[in-house]
Amino acid sequence: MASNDLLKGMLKPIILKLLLEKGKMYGYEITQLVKEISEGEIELTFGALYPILHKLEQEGIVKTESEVINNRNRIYYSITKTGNSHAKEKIAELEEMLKTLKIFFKPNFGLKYVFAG
Amino acid sequence: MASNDLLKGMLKPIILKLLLEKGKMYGYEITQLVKEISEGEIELTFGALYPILHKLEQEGIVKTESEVINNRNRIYYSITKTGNSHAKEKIAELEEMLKTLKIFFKPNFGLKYVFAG
DNA sequence: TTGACATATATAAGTTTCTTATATATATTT
DNA sequence: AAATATATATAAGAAACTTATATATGTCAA
Repeated sequence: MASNDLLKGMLKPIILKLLLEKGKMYGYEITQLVKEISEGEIELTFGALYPILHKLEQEGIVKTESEVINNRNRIYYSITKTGNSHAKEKIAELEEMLKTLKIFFKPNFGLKYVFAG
Repeated sequence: MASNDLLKGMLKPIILKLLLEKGKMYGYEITQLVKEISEGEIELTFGALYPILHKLEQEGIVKTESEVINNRNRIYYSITKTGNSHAKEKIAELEEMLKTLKIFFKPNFGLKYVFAG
């Protein structure tokens, strides 16, 4: 697995994207899905995940529902009505940034005019 | 301009990419080229740039040549012979990560099998 | 001639964000 | 009985930035 150095700041929008698509998810489920989608490339650790979820909840962007499944507690997270636009904005920003980053790996950096020297 | 939160860890490989392509560059030039390539989206500040360059030099990945142009000092940075493979590796890692990140924004996250519920 | 802006490098304090370690607890498999 | 999977959580520490500050020259406009 690659080191997660390249993901700083991207975990939050990724989590928001997953929640928006799936409707509701619990923490453990999020870590597993991230691993599956990324084919093992990205390991979202609990130490990174839970602080992000808690902060999103504090900010009113996500809300929680508790449920007991198989005698274990599960906390489902979902995007709130008021958090919806914020989430979409963060996701759009990440998508935009990915596009921008891609330019750096195009021949001649996608520049129209390149000096000979 | 987007906040640079989404760039943490990516600045180093981006700088290495520019140095590899251009052969040699000086600090100010790097900040300007990054701004140009990204169409103003990414502002590489000096506070971020110079510590990265100095560290790369310490590690022997880049070397410097000083030159006085228009009565101002310029410090050119270039990839060393021994730093070449390291630089290429870091760049490849970033390219790989960009591919992985892209999957999160595909319909159904690029997964082959998706549950109905 | 003075103020603003561009060119050029550099460091330090502070913040954010993640990693790593640790804690707790149940269920399932070997 | 031990290992692994499921499930949430916090705290200490490190890494990588941001923001502020310092220094100095060149150019252009008012």
